[in-house]
Amino acid sequence: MNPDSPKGRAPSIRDVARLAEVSHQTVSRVLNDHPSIRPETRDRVLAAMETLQYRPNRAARALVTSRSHTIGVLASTSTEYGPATSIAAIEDAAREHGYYVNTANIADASPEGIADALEHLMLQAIEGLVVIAPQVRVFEVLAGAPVGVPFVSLQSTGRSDHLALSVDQVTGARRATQHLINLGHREIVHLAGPQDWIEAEARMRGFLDAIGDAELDLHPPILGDWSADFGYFAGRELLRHRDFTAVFAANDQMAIGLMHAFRDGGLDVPGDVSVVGFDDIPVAQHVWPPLTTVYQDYRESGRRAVALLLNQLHGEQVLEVEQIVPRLVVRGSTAEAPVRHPVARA
Amino acid sequence: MNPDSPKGRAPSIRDVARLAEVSHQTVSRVLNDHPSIRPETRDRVLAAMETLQYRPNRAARALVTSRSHTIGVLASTSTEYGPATSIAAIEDAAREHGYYVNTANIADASPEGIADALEHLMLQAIEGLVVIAPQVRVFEVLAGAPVGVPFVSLQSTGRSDHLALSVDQVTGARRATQHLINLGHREIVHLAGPQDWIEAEARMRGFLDAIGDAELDLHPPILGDWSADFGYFAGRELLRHRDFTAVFAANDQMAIGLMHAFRDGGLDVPGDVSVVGFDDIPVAQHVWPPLTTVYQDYRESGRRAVALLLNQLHGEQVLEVEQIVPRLVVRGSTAEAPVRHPVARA
DNA sequence: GACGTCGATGTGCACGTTCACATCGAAGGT
DNA sequence: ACCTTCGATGTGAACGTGCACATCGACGTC
Repeated sequence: MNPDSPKGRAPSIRDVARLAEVSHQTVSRVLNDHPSIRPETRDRVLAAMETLQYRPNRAARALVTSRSHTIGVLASTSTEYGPATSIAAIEDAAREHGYYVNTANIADASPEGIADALEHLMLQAIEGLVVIAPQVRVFEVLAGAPVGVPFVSLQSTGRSDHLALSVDQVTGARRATQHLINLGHREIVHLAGPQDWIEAEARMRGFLDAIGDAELDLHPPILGDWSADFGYFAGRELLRHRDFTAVFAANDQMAIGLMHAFRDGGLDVPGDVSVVGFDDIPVAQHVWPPLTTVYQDYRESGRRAVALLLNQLHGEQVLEVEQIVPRLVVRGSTAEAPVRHPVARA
Repeated sequence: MNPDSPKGRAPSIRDVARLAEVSHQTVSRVLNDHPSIRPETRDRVLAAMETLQYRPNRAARALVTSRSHTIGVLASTSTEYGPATSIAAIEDAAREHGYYVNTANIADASPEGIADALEHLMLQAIEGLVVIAPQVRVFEVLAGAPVGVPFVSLQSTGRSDHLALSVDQVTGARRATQHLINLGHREIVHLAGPQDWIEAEARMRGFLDAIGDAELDLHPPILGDWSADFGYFAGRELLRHRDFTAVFAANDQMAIGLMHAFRDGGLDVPGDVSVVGFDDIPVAQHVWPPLTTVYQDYRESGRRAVALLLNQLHGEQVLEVEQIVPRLVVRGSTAEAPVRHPVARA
């Protein structure tokens, strides 16, 4: 339909050049903000682009510069509140810097599933990688099959082959536990996340540290799967013994399921049992009782991950990241330990 | 390090060809599963690829075929449970078909924000688009600046310029409302979503339909923003009049906030007021009381959207999609209407 | 006024892949 | 035994862009 682009194909810089009566190279310079272009020429070129509805061909550009302007995100449970929020923030930040984001979800936790997702990203020729799927195994796979691009982990892994944000989960968990101890609780159970998750392991560590510092007896932690359903299930199990006065759950969903089970079992939260969660998901303050939890800024994590990665990509000095320490948010699900052990009431 | 790839660049098909002692074209044929290749030759080529750690260059391929193998996702609140789940499903399904997914989040609801996100995707040369940000305005922008690629909406829009999944939100909302009516409720309030959202509007319609059918008085709906915080706020407002016995909230988060406010105000759910939500988010069954809601399969929606889009891309006959009708899930937050009006109790 | 400098622009090639067409030998029909 | 057909492979060009280098005129310097 447009006489200036004879073929059916999209207009190229050469078509623009012809219309603006310059060389294709001049058009290229306009595109790349080259300094020595006469304003008049630039305007003519821009006008021609407008007329032809020209759009640069990203593939051609990527081919010649061998830069894809794409960063990969390797996620495992992008459905959960935390990861979803971080991913959204990563996308926003990346777009702001002219980058594209390609996400691959790890289907199952198997090495094959991880390798598949990674392979998908590598075929895409990503320039950098953000790992937001913090199973330990993911880093083993990454170490085994080096990706060849800089990558950043959203969790501190203790490894040195990549950068990691320092969201200090350990301290967060420690504070949550400490809060319970300060309230007089002595029998505290930890409902942990899957221990092959970096985050779950860190939260467990914080819990153990606090228990150790206070020289309390250690109840064997329960290993969960992050889901509210599991929290409910774990709560039913715990009800059979009732040898505790507080539970620290590794995330809010499990905490909510837990409270559900306790209510069903006739235990009052926080009267008989205190419960602390982790994450501060948006509904946490609206459930009953409002959940005491640890707030973590997932958006900020996502933003920082991108900043860190782009810094590294552009060869700039990698800024030292200050630790993000999650904040304890005290609400209604925690109270002073009951004077008598709840088992006495049962 | 590798003597076969003299330069520092990644190996190309020509490098592979040299090593396998064939022409570059033969290598290309192996890559594209061309039928007439002698098995022996194919093996030699594959071995060479393995040795060189060859990876096809996507940019070069995209350049010559003018096919990016990328589909775009235009999302607005990718953080919410529903969209996040659908996006994850879209990515999985796309990957399964060898496609890449590029997501752009709409920063704000302004036409500029929408256009920005869209422009970002267009620069990426996407082959198709899934719209999961169902504000009415998005479709206006899309109609104004035609994208030039087929696109699919996750919500029925009633427009004919694109395909849309038929998740029958209207029927879902109608059933939720009908459920309340069946329980004897006559004074039902709708806590709606933002009316520039397709989904919110459909749920509102379902609500109005049911109220109209039963010839009940219409309480003016409250327009919310999907958040639990708003639900709480709306609940506080509603408490000032108490001229209702049931609320149908347009999503679960608002329903949960609402129940929080009612509890604070001394109203019992479901004794004094029944509450119904929409979406069946994972915690819905674990809050107190367990939330009666409408289940919607977001993963399935995502999968179908991809199937629909790819069908269209490959020029195949576009299959008629059967309607997905969301399912009412009755739990503890609804009960028979109180014999006396709650206002009398206050 | 000859010469170097520099701003503004043009020319040709390279990037890695696929496509259209060419080549070559073996199998098969008459 | 000759021609056709087809399987297996090779050759050269093209895709749209950016880079290195060339060109050309204007300006200032000695």
